[in-house]
Amino acid sequence: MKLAKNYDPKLYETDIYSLWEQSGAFSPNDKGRSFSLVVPPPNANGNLHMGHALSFSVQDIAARYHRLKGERVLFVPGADHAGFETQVVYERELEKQGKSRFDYSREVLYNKIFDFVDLNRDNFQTQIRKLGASVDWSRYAFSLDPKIVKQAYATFKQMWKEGLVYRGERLVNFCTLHGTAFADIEVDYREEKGQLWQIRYPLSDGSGELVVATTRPETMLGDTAVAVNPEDSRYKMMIGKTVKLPLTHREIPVIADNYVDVNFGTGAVKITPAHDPNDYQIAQRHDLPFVTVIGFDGKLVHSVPETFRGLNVLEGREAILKQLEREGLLVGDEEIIHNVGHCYKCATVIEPLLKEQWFIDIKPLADNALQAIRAGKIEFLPQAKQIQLERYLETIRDWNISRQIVWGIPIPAFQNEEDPDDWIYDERVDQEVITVDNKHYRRDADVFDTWFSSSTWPYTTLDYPQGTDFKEFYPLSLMETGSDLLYPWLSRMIMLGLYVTGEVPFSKVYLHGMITDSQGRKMSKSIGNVTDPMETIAKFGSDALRIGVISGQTPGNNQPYVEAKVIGGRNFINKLWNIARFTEGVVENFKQTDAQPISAADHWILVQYAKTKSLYIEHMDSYRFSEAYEIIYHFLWNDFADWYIEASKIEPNPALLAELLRSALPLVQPFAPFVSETIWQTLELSQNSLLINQKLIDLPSGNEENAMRFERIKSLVNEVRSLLTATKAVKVKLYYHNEPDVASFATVINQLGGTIGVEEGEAGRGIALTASGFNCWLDIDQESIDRYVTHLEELIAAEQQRTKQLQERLKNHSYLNQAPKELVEETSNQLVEAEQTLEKLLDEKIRFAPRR
RNA sequence: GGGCGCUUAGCUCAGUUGGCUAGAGCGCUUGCUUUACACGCAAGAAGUCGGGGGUUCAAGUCCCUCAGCGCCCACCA
Repeated sequence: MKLAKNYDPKLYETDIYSLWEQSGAFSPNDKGRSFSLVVPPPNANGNLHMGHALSFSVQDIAARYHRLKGERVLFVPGADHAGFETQVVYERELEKQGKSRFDYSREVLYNKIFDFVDLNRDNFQTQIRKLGASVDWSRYAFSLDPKIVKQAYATFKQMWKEGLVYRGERLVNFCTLHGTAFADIEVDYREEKGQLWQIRYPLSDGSGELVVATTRPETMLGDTAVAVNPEDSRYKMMIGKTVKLPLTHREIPVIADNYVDVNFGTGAVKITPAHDPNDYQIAQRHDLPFVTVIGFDGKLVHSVPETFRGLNVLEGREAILKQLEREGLLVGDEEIIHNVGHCYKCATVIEPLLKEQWFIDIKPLADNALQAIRAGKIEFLPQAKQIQLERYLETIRDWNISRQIVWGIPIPAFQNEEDPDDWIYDERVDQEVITVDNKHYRRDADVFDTWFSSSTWPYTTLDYPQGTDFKEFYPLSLMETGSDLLYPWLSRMIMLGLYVTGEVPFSKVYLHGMITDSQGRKMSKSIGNVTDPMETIAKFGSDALRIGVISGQTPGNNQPYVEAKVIGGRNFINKLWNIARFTEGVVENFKQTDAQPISAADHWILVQYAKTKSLYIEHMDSYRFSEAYEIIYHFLWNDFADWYIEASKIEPNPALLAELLRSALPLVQPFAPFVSETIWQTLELSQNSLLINQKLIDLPSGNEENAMRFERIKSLVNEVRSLLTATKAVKVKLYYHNEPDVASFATVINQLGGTIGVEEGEAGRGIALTASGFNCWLDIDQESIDRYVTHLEELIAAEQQRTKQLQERLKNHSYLNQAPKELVEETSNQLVEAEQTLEKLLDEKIRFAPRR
């Protein structure tokens, strides 16, 4: 035997992967339709998690399936520098050494992070290999590779030239700890308890006062107005007057704006345009000045009254409240639940701060994307995500692409040292100052938002615009990624792809849900509920992990990681291995490929194979991978192993057995690539080809009539087994009368049914078979017959109910008139069968009743 | 406040266009050293498909409604 007693994944997986890789099987072949997908590049800074295992599994199944169909498959791997994410990870490393990012110059820090990421490269790629991902390593892309950066620049330049990118002073979401701004989408809002303070703002003319309500008293130093609702009778007469802003010498106007909710707080809102997004908008409507009071370090700035200078936000708040109280201006406070934005990494409260940044004018891009999506140019799995994306694109706001970190792609923009409004595009980002037309320009210190460069991924990885890959494989056939990336990444790939290439970047999107722990909680290091896919592989093998995450999986839905599913996969792999071992023991020559069906079982299994194959293709083509897996699983385990192999022990047809194994392996291969290739190689099922290159195999078709004969024998065997178990009878003979098929399959029936003989006889003692439609009976002893009578009652009850149901359906005139003819016909056939069975059962009961 | 999901056996989930006597894996019960496999074989038990209403000859599947759970967006200072 070439196949070992047990399949131990560890012994084969690495070698099999090398075999694939070195053979060039991962690169597109030269014929066929093209099928392309690009891996959503994982962060280069860490390890793969369960979500990656799922994502790679889905992608790899698709890739392998399309190779199976004879298509030329392009499957591009890559990694993302993940700017902010990685810098945060690295800063933690520095912290361990007692250092911080401030200890290094920008260049030195960049290089240190680069080395840090580079060190992880092998680790990261090894993990992808362990997952069995059949990616083309020769096309591996890293988001800081020159070709990617070049295209990111080209995209930025084009937008600049066409006025889609602008520099503006806006409120940005700023983390004062990390010292960088974020996009709106990156802010983590949480519901929190807070306090709403009421503060008196006296009218300048001494005619009274306004009481404003605020959760952020410290920002009052930057107030430039107080707003009330124009319809609010309490304040109507104050509109247009001014108030004395406490703690300062400024006077600010009372303005009217519909934004103010009469019923919230006091109905009067202090307006701080430089520190609140809503106030910012009001300020624009009313042309109010902007007064900054909080700096990028999170401290009150120099221009505030001396007592408050340099205090951080919370200290400032305390100090201001105390001062107000002293002056009798603090009316009171109440508790309030409100949403507060936090840095998604360090939980620091995000400060809205005014900052000059690069923005993308998103409206035109979003409109294009919407048009394409509504025109159905991209198919979404699950479909509901399309609507979600449309909603998002309808309300999307301009995109801030500047980040104040070092780990990223420097923004290729320079500012005139003499004229702050004079910005030029230039790619000489390795220089701090450049001279153009005798003017000195200083490089923008910021880098791109990582999502900006990664949103060019579908076309940059394919070497847009001149590359052959781009010409032959763009748009991508499939983009598979997590549902959580729908807004931050997918939407932007679509917008940028359309903008730059004029085409949608991919024609199909498959969005997987999150893998949670067994209780449905997000896997997280702090909870300690993380399962490392590499550990699962070590324990159960890569194929088992793949089956475990893929079975029962549907797009869009979260799914818990359940080890039992992995175990189920492992068991199936073991089954497959043993099918192969049995076959190996029977087949002398795997090179012979002209198998023909002889027995009824042969015909039956060929019919089953044909059904399996067509259903499999149907599910695979629709990305219902879990269902396709179930199809092949049951074919191999139930049809092939449980029935065909057992039957073939009696009527062997080694040539066909070999062919069946050879034809089934390509179908399993997407789900269990390692074990199926191991079998293929070990048994040398094909002289000089790898299973990974094998196309779908057609087998001779089975004869329906013969297949049907076996199907009936199968149900006879089932009935015999069932009766033997119910009656607990042992050493039983089966008799038949005038049943040629039973006569010719006597050995099969005897062996599979567990009787001790199948013989011709006259009906007499024993119990008649009722369900399978043969004139047969089991010769059992009196004690067993008594047990059978009880069993009979149950069978009769069930059959009566069934008969009644069918009769009622056929009595219904509307059903007869309106349901499809075939269906009605089927129902009447079912009724005839049910009635026959019932009749036999009742006869049996009459025969045995006197004994009760 | 708005949007999108989910609720089907003990557990985790499938169920495509309405045709289902509602499936799978794991678990459970009973019996098996049947030599490819105990990571197995055989036979079983287990669900009023969240509640209510409707459309239809027919509803797990479509519509309405209620309840519970989850996610996302927007945010009242």
